[in-house]
Amino acid sequence: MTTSDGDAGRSARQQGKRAPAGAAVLREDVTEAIRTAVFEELAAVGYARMSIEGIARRAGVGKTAVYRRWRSKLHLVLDLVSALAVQGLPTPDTGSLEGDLRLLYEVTSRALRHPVASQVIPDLQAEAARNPEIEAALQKALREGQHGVASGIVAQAVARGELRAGVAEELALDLMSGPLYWRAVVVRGELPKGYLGALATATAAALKAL
Amino acid sequence: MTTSDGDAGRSARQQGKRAPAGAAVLREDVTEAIRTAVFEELAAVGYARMSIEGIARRAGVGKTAVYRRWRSKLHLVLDLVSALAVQGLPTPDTGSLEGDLRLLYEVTSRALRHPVASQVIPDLQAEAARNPEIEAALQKALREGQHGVASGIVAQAVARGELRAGVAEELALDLMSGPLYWRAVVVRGELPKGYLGALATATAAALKAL
Amino acid sequence: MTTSDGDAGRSARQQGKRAPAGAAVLREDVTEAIRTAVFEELAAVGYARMSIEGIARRAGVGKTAVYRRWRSKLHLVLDLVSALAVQGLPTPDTGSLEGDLRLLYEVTSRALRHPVASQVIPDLQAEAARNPEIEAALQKALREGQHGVASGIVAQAVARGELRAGVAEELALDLMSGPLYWRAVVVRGELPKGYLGALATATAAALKAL
Amino acid sequence: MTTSDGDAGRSARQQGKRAPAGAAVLREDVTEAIRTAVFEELAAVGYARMSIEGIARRAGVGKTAVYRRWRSKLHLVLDLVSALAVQGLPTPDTGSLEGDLRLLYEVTSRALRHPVASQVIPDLQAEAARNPEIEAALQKALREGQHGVASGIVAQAVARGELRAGVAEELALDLMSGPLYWRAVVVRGELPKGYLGALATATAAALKAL
DNA sequence: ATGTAAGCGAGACGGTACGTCACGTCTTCAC
DNA sequence: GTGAAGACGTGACGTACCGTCTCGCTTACAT
Repeated sequence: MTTSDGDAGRSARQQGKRAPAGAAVLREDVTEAIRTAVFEELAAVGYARMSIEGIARRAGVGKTAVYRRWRSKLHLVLDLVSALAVQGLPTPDTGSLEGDLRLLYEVTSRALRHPVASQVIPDLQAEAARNPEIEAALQKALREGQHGVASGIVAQAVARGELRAGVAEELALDLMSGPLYWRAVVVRGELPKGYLGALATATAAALKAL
Repeated sequence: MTTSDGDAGRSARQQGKRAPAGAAVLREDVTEAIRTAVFEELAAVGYARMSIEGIARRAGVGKTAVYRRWRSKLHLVLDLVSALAVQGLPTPDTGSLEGDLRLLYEVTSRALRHPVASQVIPDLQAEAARNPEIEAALQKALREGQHGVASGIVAQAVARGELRAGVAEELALDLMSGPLYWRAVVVRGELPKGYLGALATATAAALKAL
Repeated sequence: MTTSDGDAGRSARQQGKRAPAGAAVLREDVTEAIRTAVFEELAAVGYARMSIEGIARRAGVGKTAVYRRWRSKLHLVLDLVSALAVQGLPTPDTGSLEGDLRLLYEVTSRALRHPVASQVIPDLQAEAARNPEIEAALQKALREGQHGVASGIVAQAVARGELRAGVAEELALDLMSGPLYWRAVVVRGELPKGYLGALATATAAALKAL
Repeated sequence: MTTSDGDAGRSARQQGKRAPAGAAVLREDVTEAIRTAVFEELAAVGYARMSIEGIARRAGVGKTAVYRRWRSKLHLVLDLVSALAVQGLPTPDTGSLEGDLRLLYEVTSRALRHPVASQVIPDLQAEAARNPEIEAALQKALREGQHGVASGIVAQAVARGELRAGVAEELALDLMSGPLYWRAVVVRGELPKGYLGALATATAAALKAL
């Protein structure tokens, strides 16, 4: 995870070198204070009501310090969120398509349960529709996260012979990701017992029908 | 479609409720001008950047005229959108589960293609997470719209013997609605040729596996 | 005391001016309720913060009922205040200039002590500087009230031989009215014991020096 | 002349109060632009109809810039006016009571002739009756201006033996200030030729009668 | 007695201004 | 020469009243 601007020069300071006159650099402790404040604000008031002023206030930092690092509230959150999204996410490999799906759903449902996620994601999506830069970043995070894993699961199933070689990948990915997302973000209901297992079974069946 | 607040007063009077002599009434032409302006603003700047001032200006109306009808930007948009959502939506009945799904997807994908829909829906969802009133309205619209139709399709399929009687309905609905929503709102890609047909086939298979 | 506008209509009717069938008439009880409410509002919030809406609300009356009688807050207050001003005010006649002045000051200081008076008068004056109609009404009230009495006192003193026949009247009136007004409205201090008597003596001396 | 609020912060820092690193400071050019705009607005529409929005618009400045300096329209005008009031005002010393009064009246009548003065003063007075802060500021301006000078004139006359030593000062000041104020602000008439001279003569006579 | 116009309370209408908040930029000062 | 503090112009917020304008009563004449 990195700040989108200003990276250069950080390592210089980490050498403990009293920052030689003139070579000023974005201070990492400030950056960190802002990041912390952002998560606190997100939790407290949600994305829409969160303000740069509030973040700076909470972080004990000038507004300038925020703007120097991120161009807007959107970029700030986007940066933080996509950093989270990329974390971990190894492709599961349990030996069967249904097992892999089951594992994927377990991980995904835990992530989507996080209150910040289900609040922030819709906002970012709405903004993406009007701002191509956001759109690109979001798609990138999507590709590298959910999408990549799902893709890996399909490839493994093809290798195992569980799925046809020419399977329509786009559709497959939608079948794998859509239902759980719909439930978590749109319907927002509790997951009934046995839900994830049955979902894995049904999705496997759907994929095999392609 | 009705304004969400003004109704109370009006229906009360029609019940012979004594009506406090000379109660002024919201002018329908003004209401209509606002509605039109809202859609124009939504298209022009999107939900987040849309302002009550802007709407009033565009509608050639005082801000008060808007506030008299809706308590906030959110209620305004919610009212308009849910009115749209409830429109029409007869349950398809083609004689087969797959055929019904195919028809459902055709209609739904057309609705989700509408630029206003894919912009506004995520915003409303994000807000719903913080505002139970919005949450309720959104769930109601969902239940009466998408949910109701999907439910009908399942019932018909059960009647026909295509699905087990005890099928887990919640999961079934997620399987039916999730993938297309994911593609339209999250992935936002074009639908490849044959996508809807293949989706219907795969979903039917998934449902039969429940 | 009369409403300043309503009169026109009423007198026209009394001349048998064809009076279209069923001409309704301003209800006196409503007028009275408004007048009462105005004084209550004046006392409660003062002229500047007083609003027509507030008056109507307090009087349990529609705004229309107020506007039908007076064209503005200013006219309303002006009408009420000038009605008060004209009340009574017989020219004192004690047999000496100083005695007359003493009596005048007693009456005047009591009137100016009324909290409504000292609040409203400056507002009306300020407005008068920009609105000739108000200016005229105010001058009329002044002439018929304070001015008239003072003038009478001077005339009596001239008749008695206490003052010269050719005494500069304008200046005389200013000498008679100014000091007490200055104290009551500008300095707003308590009147020390013996103040009014000493004032009468000094003013008499001043007038005799003209 | 100074802004009434901003000072606190500034002087605190000058006392070595630690000054929280990089405190921003109200820009003097903005302050000046506002002051100019206020006088223009006062002249154009008067105190009552003058709005903060209008001032900001005319000054080419944000509303916040105004509110940052003064808490309300009242404080704003009060600050400006009391600054004016304190200007100059040396006690005249012509060698005789009548001569001093004559000079005082010449200066005062010129000041009261200023259209802003005769419009604003009554408004401030009306407001003072409801707002002790305004009352205090106004009394202070009065004491330091008109009152102080008049007091000086009395003292000189006593020193010269023209007036008794124990003269009732409050009454004396009212006799000196009241008539001219009454004429300028209440009667608002032109000053007839010879008015100021006759007024000085008469007032001197009144004072000597105390 | 009836018809009818005006008065009535209510309150919607297009506005203006309120005082506050946050925006994103710019300036000042301290380290 | 970075970084905090915060002033700047901008623009929207939601509220209060403005003065005008329908609404359906209700009232009290003129016929």
